Amino acid sequence: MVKTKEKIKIIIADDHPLFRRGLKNAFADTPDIEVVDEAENGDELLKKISKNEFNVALVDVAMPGKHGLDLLKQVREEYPKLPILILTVYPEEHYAVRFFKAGASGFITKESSTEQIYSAVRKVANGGKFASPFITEKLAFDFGKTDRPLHEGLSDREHQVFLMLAEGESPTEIGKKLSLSVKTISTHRSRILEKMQMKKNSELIHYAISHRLLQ
Amino acid sequence: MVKTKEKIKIIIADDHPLFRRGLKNAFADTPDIEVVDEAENGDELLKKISKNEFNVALVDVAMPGKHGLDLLKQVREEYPKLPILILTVYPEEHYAVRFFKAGASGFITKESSTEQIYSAVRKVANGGKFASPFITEKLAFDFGKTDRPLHEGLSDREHQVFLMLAEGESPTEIGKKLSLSVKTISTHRSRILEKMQMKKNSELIHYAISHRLLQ
DNA sequence: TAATAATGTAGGACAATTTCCTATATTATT
DNA sequence: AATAATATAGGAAATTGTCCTACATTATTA
Repeated sequence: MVKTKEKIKIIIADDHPLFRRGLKNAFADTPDIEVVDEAENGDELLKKISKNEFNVALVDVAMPGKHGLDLLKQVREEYPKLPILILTVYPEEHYAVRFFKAGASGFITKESSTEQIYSAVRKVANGGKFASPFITEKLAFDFGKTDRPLHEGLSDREHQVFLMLAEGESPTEIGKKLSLSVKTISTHRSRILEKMQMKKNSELIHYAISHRLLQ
Repeated sequence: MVKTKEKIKIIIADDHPLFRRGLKNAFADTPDIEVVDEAENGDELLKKISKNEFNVALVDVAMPGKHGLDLLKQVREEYPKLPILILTVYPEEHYAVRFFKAGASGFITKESSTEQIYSAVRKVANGGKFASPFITEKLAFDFGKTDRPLHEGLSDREHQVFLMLAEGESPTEIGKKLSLSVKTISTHRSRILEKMQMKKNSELIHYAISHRLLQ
């Protein structure tokens, strides 16, 4: 008996034409995966997705217009069964967790090899999840905590200190402004970093900027 | 008399394999341009470039850090005649001028259409310069300008350090990334603060955010 | 072109900052 | 009532960063 394999049909959403081209070209080598459509922004993706003829959506999150997570959530809501594989240029581990919690099926950086991308697509097409070992571990660790943004898990004081740190204020300055000992600020800082799974202030700044928490 | 056209031979340097692939594929359509080699980082580019068989280098500059301007300058120094076309994902306004001054032949964003990229390559291969109309105007305008934004008064190195400080990197981290002594970074920092008439890193961060210099 | 200014780089000595570990009181939560 | 989380610091120690100085190399300007 001959087994006929169904091709995995995917749609690519990325605002860089050349990157789309690269992806498309890369999938030209795979007999089991076919790029059947592309979108260059979130709205286009939503429109095209309604045709409902894809098995996987490969979505870059750094597209202009609709911001990553929002787009993901919307797709999720309207087409709960379509597996979404997130593509990103950022190696930011903590974002990955949030994308998974928002319903992504996989998360992969643009630096990945074509082989890795193929296998990610195959995995999510079959209803599986795909993530780097690092992320997987993080997810397991994280399970059952919150599904709210990381910074919402901070206490009020921590949140306040977090914002000040993200604005580049030094612990000393913060202590002065809040009339607290530097030691106290330092303690808050370490708890903030722990809760947010970060190690350095620069990560806090990054997080705050990308979440529009400043200004 | 039959005129035989020489192909324009280019090398592509970009750390995203898929993007390279897209570019390569895009140039497969052009009869007059040929991608003869690729590099996935600055060092590799420098090594390959020594073979001296390219007419144009198409180089991605993943903004701050050791690549970018440093790489450009080094290539410039070692191979003054090789035209370099800079590729970037970042909004050009803030950086293009700087890259031109450092000797780039052209500057183009990754969002550009393949047609635009073709014509940019052709132009720089012929010894010309390529920039968006916007940048061209800015360059002309910039000549002898008086009230430029504060950060444009910084030297290249200072600008680089400024961005890193604004991202919350500590002098130590920066020193490590740039292979410079902390003392050097500290000196740059004090000159930056002086030029920008500021006193604290938090002001740098503020400035950078409000001028969209980050992300 | 000679003179001057700006830039890129650091060393040494010292000052300041920050962390780490520990601890206690006060809330919350279960 | 018991437990966990939060808010607060002290002391000791490590780390960082600054300041002043200096020097070689470029740019710029007179």
